[in-house]
Amino acid sequence: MNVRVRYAPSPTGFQHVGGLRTALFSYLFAKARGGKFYLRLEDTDQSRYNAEAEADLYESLRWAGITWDEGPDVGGPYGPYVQSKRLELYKQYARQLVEAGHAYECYCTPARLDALRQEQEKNKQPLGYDRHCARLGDSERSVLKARAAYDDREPVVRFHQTSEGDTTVEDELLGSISKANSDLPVDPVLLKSDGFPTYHLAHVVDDHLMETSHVLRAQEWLPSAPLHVQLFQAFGWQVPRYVHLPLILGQDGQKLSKRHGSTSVRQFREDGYTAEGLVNYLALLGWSYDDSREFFSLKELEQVFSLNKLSKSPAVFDYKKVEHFNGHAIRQLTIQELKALLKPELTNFSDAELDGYLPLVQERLKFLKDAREALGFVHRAPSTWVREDFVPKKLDEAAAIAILEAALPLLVGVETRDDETNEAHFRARGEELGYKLGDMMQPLRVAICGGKVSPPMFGILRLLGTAEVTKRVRAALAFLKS
RNA sequence: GCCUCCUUCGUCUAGUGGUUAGGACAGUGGAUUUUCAUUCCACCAACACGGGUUCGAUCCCCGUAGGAGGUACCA
Repeated sequence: MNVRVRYAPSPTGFQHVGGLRTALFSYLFAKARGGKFYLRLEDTDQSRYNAEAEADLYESLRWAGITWDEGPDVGGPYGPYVQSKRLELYKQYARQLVEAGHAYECYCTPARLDALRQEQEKNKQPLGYDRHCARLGDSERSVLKARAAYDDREPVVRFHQTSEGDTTVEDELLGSISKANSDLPVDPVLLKSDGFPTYHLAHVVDDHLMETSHVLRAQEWLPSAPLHVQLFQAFGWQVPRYVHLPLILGQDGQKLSKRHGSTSVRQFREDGYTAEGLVNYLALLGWSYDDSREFFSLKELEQVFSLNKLSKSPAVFDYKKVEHFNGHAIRQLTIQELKALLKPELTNFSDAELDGYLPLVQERLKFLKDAREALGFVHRAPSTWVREDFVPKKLDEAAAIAILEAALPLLVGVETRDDETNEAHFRARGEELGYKLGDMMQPLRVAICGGKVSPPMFGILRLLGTAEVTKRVRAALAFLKS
């Protein structure tokens, strides 16, 4: 089978992590099966269209490492890949359906539809179209058509849907799902009065014309899947294989939304997540490999991804766990890769400085953006201190002063020795004075970095150099003695 | 309301007609360590409930409950 899979978002807002997961699974499935992955823009709702969203879509997917063989920006043999540029096509196919008796024009005004709905609500009847325009005789129809034309209103095209029988959707994940046709929405609109198709028509026409083999989409589409099957059948087309993916929820069990935290890919990126970390986490939300392996690169996922390891149940998005995967991903980076990612963040660092300092902080970073703060001391000597910070446990301020004074001679030429040698010197001097290495280092750390937490001190001493560290220790001594 | 889907530790999940029900995150306690972090070790913690089928059910069937999604000229 020729595998062709697509990701078809609506450009209504910034790319959502849920969408990214759908795109990721679609992409991985295509890759694992040696097929094609393509992008299609479903911009059929003019009122919700957002121009920024399109650029954000490409940016977010590229950032994640997902590439597409065909799409709005790169073209391809089945284009155009933007639905607003395919309007004639949808009209033509809608007409075809009307001529075959599978669809009809509806002239009902929004006002009539509103009144109908209110009436149904009042009487606690099931909501839905009353098929008014399906029952029109020829003369009635031409009158209504003429009136609509006079009002400058375009009719909509509705699917002529049967209420008898059942429709079965074969889902690769969920199995056979049957639904009574009487439970389907009554004669849904296929072509809107603005000339745009609804999702239903656009999905069926495009996935047929673009020869989509598998449709991976969120489970919120499951209820309308039988309708889509009916549409394919009305056209006499082959139904693609469906895979309805489980939803991603927030901590409270509701569909993941902004109030749960970051939801846009862009936000995760700005918050200092790596693409590798986010992708690794997302891959494991609703999919698993086996009972133990959990770390995967995109390339590895492309090899091992398969539909039969998908989960059927919805998954709660765990921000703590993404953090964990992100930390791991950062630690997996080479220094050169980390440098490339952090350069925009650490603009005041030279290449040589980055090469020196990054190994010191790499395993301490939970987020990329943490680097700026973690290395703040490099170009900024502490200007204020907290006295108590200098004092190691069980010692007093006098001891802290004594330690700093004892450290001064040891700092001379620090950069000419390796870290082990410097450590041995401090350890030995500490023993003479009756202090543990930890006691020796704390006042120094505070003097040089400004606080009780810092990257490893011997690396810092070596990189900062004798002159700078001596200056900082002297300043700290002056502060303590003042 | 109606329709559809789902149900293993708090969370993500593995798994089997007979297992001490496995891993990961989080949490707790330790070890290592110049702080922090990393790393390592240990602990805590689950088969929603009720009926069947069966020698035996977490696993198969049926109900119940709970959760979610859908019910638009939005996707």
